[in-house]
Amino acid sequence: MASIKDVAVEAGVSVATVSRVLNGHPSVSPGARARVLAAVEALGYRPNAVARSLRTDQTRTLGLVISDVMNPYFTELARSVEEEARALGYSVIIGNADERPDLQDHHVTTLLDRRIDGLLVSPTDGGSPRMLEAARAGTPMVFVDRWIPGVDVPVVRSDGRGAVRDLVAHLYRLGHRRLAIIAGPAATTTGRERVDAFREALAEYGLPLPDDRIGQGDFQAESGRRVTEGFLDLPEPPDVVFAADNLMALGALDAVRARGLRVPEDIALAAFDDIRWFVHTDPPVTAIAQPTGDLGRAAVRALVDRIEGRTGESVTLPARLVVRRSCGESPSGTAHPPSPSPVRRSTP
Amino acid sequence: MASIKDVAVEAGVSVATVSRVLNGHPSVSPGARARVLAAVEALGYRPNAVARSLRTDQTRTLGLVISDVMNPYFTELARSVEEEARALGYSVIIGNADERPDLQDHHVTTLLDRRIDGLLVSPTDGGSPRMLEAARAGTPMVFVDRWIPGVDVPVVRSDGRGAVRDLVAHLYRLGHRRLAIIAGPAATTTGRERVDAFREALAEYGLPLPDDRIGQGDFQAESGRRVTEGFLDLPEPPDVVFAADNLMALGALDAVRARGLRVPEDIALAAFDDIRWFVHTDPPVTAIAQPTGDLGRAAVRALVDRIEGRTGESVTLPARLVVRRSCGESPSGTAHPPSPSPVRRSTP
DNA sequence: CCTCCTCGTGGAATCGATTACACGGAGGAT
DNA sequence: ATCCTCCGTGTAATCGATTCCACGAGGAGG
Repeated sequence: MASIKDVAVEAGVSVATVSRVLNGHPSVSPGARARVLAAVEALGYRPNAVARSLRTDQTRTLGLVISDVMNPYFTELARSVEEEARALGYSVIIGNADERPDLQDHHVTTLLDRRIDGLLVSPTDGGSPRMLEAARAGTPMVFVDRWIPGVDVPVVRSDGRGAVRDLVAHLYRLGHRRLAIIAGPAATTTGRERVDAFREALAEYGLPLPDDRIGQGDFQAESGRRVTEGFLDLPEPPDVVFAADNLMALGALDAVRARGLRVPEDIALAAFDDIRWFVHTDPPVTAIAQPTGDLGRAAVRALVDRIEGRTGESVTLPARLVVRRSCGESPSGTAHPPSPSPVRRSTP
Repeated sequence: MASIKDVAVEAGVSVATVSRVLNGHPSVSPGARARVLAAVEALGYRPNAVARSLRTDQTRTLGLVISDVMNPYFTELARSVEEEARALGYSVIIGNADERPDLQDHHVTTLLDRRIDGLLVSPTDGGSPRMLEAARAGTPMVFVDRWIPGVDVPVVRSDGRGAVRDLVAHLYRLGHRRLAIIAGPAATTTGRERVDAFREALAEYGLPLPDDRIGQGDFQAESGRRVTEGFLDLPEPPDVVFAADNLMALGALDAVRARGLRVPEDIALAAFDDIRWFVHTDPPVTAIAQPTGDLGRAAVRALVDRIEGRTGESVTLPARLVVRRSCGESPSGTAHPPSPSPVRRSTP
């Protein structure tokens, strides 16, 4: 592959001049510029990004470590991240942690070894050593969706409190009183937060949330199935199961179906994270939708701000309730979220 | 960040010795080795992959250019590719082309600029200039799923002919006679092949496939909706719609539902590419399943073979029919594919 | 006419690794 | 005792870019 030296020879100038032309420096004569451009064209020359990175100490590359590529929520996030990064002149390297801390560490290490300019992370568990180290060492970093408390890194996430409250109101109005939740891993912030928000909302309606109606999942479909089976085995099974992510909701659907029960007649179902497929499931699933695309874009902007010396602040965007059929038909027949007041947070 | 020079100073040896220890060269005394390792530990040193790549002219990185990340088929492929690559000591950089030739070219260029060791491509259209150029220039390359005829590059794909024949047999047995297909872009091999296979299978049963029952889609949901609406507007709408990928099937489902029609009672539906969500849609969708994981792994092995100087052959794996409810209930009540003979290709 | 800038250009150092080559010392063979 | 090997180690070239510095030419100003 042709190098800058070949171009210099072909154009009859020095490598310095070639480099200046390529980087748009002002002090190059029109004649030299033309000859260099012609040589570049003739040789099909493309600058070696590896060499350039070594010299300039920047790769114009962002690392994105997500918890699970097979989760539509994260692929949508990844897509918007790549889009915004591209618009800003950066590439993105995605690392899939598969909800495994060791894999997350592997990817963080690899990414750091490649000297990416900044890191976007949705941490799988409380804190993998390499990541904390990188954060402390001052690697530009931003957390998306999930974060690690006590680490001084901007967080771009969405706040589901309002939407969860709307959901509980919706369920209450439909007559459901025994509510259960499939929680995410306690080590993740989203795992804890969603349970907390749910519990608080229940408290507002004077509804209890006993321990046997809090199932421990791991954000994967299989755990949703297992937990739901536990719920169904209870002496008094719940009226509703709320899954803290879309994959566990899928598992729950499986478990319910395996018993020959129907949603929502026998048991209702709701999920955190809205995805296209929920429109097409049987029945369509009521879910809490995050503004995923906005989240990804905001995260990239915050990270690039940090990289380029600007501040790069945390961002919190509201989630909203999307009512479908999986919790039962709205008595009024309308499908609007039943927020008592027109709170901006939950309904536009 | 600490460099090899710092480690050398700390350990009281030369950089050459440090490098030798790090690369497991035999001629290093145990004492020196111990001191180097201690220094590495003390400084938290990690080799700079950029510098190493510049010198050795290899990045131990594979590029993967896929047509659409939001398509579960491709995310599963990406996942298995990354897994196998990791096992072989390579990293993967994913480029999402979004079915757009210009984006595909952008990613190929970026990947090549980064001097990836090899390229895995599922081309969006007949041939983007940069890619063809790279193939001609001898960049190790392997096509996955789709390919470009006439380009001398190994292809790892799955053959759906047998499964499509099984599907048509299944439909015939259920009494369907007016079959329609939503095709993929004619510029892609999978787009053409699936139509051809379908037409051939229909011919075996003496069924016609008039032009107005071949709709032109682009592998995206929206096109599936549009084409299906066209079908429903026909004086004699088809009994069955076969979508050449899962996203277009989703669009078809939307269109059918928007008219207040039911699947499979009013019109049956089948899809190429089986994904988890098809189990949960209303109704569950009959689909042709590719061995996606095997495809990804085989592609990586073929590519790494090429990179490391071995041959790296093309691979074709059979797809198989997965019968669900979207084409109607099997008269016999069983859910087995109706292959007349126990062909290995379609039923295990 | 001399001096001083400015402009375009090239030489060479540099980034952080790998590796060919040289060299000194220890040990074995004669 | 001498010579030859081998082993461990260091010096320096190298990969392909960027960029500081110096230099010569030409124009402006005194």
